[in-house]
Amino acid sequence: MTSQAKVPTRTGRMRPGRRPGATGTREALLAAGTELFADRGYDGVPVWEIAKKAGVNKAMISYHFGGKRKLYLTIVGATFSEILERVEGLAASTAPAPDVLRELIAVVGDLASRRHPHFCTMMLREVLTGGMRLEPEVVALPMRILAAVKGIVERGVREGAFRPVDPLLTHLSLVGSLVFFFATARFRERVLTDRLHVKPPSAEAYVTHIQDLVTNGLAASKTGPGRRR
Amino acid sequence: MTSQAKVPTRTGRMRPGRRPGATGTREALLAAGTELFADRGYDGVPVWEIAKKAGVNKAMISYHFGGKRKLYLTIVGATFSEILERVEGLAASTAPAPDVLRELIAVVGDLASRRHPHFCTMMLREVLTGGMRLEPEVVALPMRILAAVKGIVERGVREGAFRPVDPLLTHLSLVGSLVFFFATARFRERVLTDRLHVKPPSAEAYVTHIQDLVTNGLAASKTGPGRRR
DNA sequence: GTCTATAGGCTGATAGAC
DNA sequence: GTCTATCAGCCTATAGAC
Repeated sequence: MTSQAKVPTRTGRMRPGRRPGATGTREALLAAGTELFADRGYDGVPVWEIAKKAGVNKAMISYHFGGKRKLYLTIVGATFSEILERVEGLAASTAPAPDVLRELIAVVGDLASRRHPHFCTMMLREVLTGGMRLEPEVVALPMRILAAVKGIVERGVREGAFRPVDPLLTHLSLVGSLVFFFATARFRERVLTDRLHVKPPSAEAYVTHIQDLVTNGLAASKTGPGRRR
Repeated sequence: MTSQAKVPTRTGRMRPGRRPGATGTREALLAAGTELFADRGYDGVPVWEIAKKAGVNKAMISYHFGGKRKLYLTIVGATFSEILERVEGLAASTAPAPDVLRELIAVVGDLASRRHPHFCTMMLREVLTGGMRLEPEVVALPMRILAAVKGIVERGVREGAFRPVDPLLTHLSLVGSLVFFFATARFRERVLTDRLHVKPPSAEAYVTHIQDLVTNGLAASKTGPGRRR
């Protein structure tokens, strides 16, 4: 969803090099929508506000995207594809599984805290509010993350680096703790600072914590088959 | 918020034992609201639907609770206080910290999967959509969970059972992975079953997985009898 | 306490001029 | 492509009859 390829102008004529400003409107709406949706969620943002922030008219949303919901899905898809690209690249690595997993945690943490600081919030909110009725486009995306992580964990178990854990459960606990952290970061920032006067933990500190927790928690080398309960 | 203490009737007169059905209306609204809000979120449920499900009239919501939002907060508070009670009881235990933590995971898992299957969804959604502007009542509750878990972890570190982890980070990763799992359970159920034809993991399996992950991941004794203090 | 009816404020979408 | 004006559809809260 790189948004381009479309330079026709006026009444049927093509003006090869020039662009009449239409592309600008499209991108302005995408940018404005990204920021606002991330901040307040789909239901929390009226279309007129997106248009205002983009400096264009309400009606342009229907014209260019076919409605509010379509604009939203375009934004989510675009953001997700970038994350997916890096995660799937990592899954193809042949380095030791524990190292790959640590790197994956670092990459997700970096993307979620710097480049796309609202992404986890958006996806989680979507899953929660969507419940039973979500567009296939939205559903397909997390599935590919699952496949990537599952692959890494399965390899780690097969090679003996990890104890025989369930890949799906491992994926859920790993991704869950990361997504939860970044999705609730702004809430924590307000609450911890204003009420408890405690400095909220940094993304880097949390990433390191999860890396260590997973490394120790999944490691195969244990003094005995100690499994309790 | 156990909802009672309020038996006045008619026009100022008190009828000691009997209850005129008003309490029934209140509780019917609470029950209907709990189910519907959990399912579709605050914004997703119109008041007429709550009233319909409760078998009473729309206007009763404003009459008994002072509006939709107040009804919602009453529900959230009531559910939370039960969970809080058990968690804080556990935090007061003097048993070995790792055992207490395992028990806490089991208790939260049980409450979140059986007795209050929608609770995690509700709280998480609230934190996400509330962002910067949440009522103090809602904010105070998770804070007490934090304090309880923090206490257990700190004791574990002090007694040498855990390696010197940060209690706040540990709390976030633990609660995060649990809340994420239960909040997204219904989504998973639909997606995994309908699209991938895989049976979604049970709450019990996940609880065990997290218990093991935490036990191994926080354990102090790694490659030697390393004990502190 | 409970109901009906209605007021009043939002929203997203679109017809049609330019 | 872009704008203005308007529409129909929702929602919540409340006044007032019973």
